[in-house]
Amino acid sequence: MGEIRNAERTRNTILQAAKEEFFEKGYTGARIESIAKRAGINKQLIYHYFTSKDALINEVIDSFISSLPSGNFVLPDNPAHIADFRYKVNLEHLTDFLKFTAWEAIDQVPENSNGEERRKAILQSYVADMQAKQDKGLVPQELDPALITLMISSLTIYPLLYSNVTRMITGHAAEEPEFQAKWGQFLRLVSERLFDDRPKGQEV
Amino acid sequence: MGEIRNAERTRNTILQAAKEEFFEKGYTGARIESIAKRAGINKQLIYHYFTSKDALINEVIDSFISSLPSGNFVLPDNPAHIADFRYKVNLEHLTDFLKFTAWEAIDQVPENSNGEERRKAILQSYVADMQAKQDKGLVPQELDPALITLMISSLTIYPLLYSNVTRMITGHAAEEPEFQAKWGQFLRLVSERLFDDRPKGQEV
DNA sequence: AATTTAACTTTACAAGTATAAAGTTATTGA
DNA sequence: TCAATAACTTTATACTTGTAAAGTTAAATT
Repeated sequence: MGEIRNAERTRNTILQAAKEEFFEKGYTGARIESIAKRAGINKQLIYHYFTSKDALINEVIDSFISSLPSGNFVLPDNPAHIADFRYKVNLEHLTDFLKFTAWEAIDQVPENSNGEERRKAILQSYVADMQAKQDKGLVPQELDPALITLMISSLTIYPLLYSNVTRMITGHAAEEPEFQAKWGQFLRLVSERLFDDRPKGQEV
Repeated sequence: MGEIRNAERTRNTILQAAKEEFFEKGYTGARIESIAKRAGINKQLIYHYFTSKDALINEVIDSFISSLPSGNFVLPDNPAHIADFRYKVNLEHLTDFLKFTAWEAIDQVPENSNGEERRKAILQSYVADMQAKQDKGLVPQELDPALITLMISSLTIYPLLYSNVTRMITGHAAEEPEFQAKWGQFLRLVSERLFDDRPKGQEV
């Protein structure tokens, strides 16, 4: 890096590199050496600023969580637009983080209760939002707001994360804009059908 | 293990132990030593039967794929029952394998074109099935059969795999029978709403 | 300018890790 | 029964990995 020493800058460089490495390879797969290379610094410097791999990932998660713009989590008024909205947020702001949550689900990632709490709060706010919309009559009574929220999470995360499955089914990888447009539209369609609660007409 | 030498038995024991290890820890995370311990045999014996870690996982996948009972993949006639059906198959027969696919999505798993082909064939048969149902008028025209299939995959896999997310949203882990019953019911409800194509009545 | 402190590097190591090579014991076929 | 082969074990190795300890250079303070 630069010749001039600067503790703060170096620390941040390491943190950034570590974020990339951890989000890409998970905790176990991440390599201190590799983080050092990304950051363009010496491996041992990481131990100077952060005491261990464990402590490092915790700082990474903390810093990532608090860097999230809270605006991402204000949902549209129309419940039929929520899925599409969340899908786009995932695409534009959370792809890396979602990949990390994939690691978390299967790898032994040291738990960060801070991050866990924050994520839970966000998800719970989605449930509360859906509940409110249901109370306003915008969402059918028979559908549990929590389950709707879980459904939306599934639909806006799975295809994105399991791009190979998406390709096997649709012929397009999740990264292709063509797929993304179609999926966004599909989410809107499905949501409209799901939340539309007008009484049915007669059978034909 | 037993005192009597038996190549076939030993080979199978290793294969079984390897399957458990790989499905649990992914390719990178799996340890030859650990597989040997599970199998109750010597580490080097694995190299006697399989030449490398890479070759071993390939045999594991091949053998798993060809062990799948094809009956699991015959879908119910009523399209509104497919999601629930697939969810139950996932729960009862595929949890371990799905966990492995989670590894595959993020870890560097050596590709097994055999398995990939087989999985693609199954998923494509789901798409074709949905298409056929659409042609019969059982599924709305405006919904792309491939995207419906991807939706069903998402809904029947994600909550199961991301049990912590499921808990954060619903208060119940995906393993709890209470959640499983609710989710199955929810899938049926949602499917019915989605596929019901009777014309709408008047707004109230 | 001299001394202390903080930033950064080099060297070192102990614990894994996949795998090779050689050794040993049981089974089998002539 | 005895030689050949296959099943299995021991020993060894080259490489990674997280981390400790000590060394060096720049910045801050007095």
